[in-house]
Amino acid sequence: MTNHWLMKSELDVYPWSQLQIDGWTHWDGVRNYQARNMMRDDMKVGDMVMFYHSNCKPPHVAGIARVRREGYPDFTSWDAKSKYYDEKSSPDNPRWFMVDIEPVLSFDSIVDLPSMRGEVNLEDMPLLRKGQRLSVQPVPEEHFEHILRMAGHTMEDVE
DNA sequence: GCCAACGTTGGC
DNA sequence: GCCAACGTTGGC
Repeated sequence: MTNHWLMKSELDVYPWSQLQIDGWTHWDGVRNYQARNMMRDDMKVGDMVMFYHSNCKPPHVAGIARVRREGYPDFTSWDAKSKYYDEKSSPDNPRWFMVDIEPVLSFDSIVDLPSMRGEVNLEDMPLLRKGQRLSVQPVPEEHFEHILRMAGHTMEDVE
């Protein structure tokens, strides 16, 4: 059973184009317990991920990625030189977790936030709720598919 | 740049 | 355990 997710990245921190260049990346630096729990417990190899650019105009989904490695400790959390360092995390007792993702499909046309807000079918999508800030969130399959279609694609393009 | 929403921290 | 203060996120 494949699940669907949305992950946010700031455009000027780690953009979709960089993921394409890198081929895959570890999703390090998440320091929120809800998001951590999802990466540690719920995200499985093969799960689909909408790659969302935040902090840009307009914010948008740029493409689809896939989980290639399930939750494992975020090693930047015990690297004193990392900006994500957390003195309470250690290899023996890791506090933060991450997954690895790889790009699957680059959208022909991005799907921006105003467009998503205009869709009745996406009305109850968590992303669109005021004040929600989770950088990792689940996406119901029907929302996932709807956004794919908005981008001019179908589920077949990611299978 | 503003500010609302939310999470975290720490005093009590 | 409460809650005020503070920091961060992220759309606008």
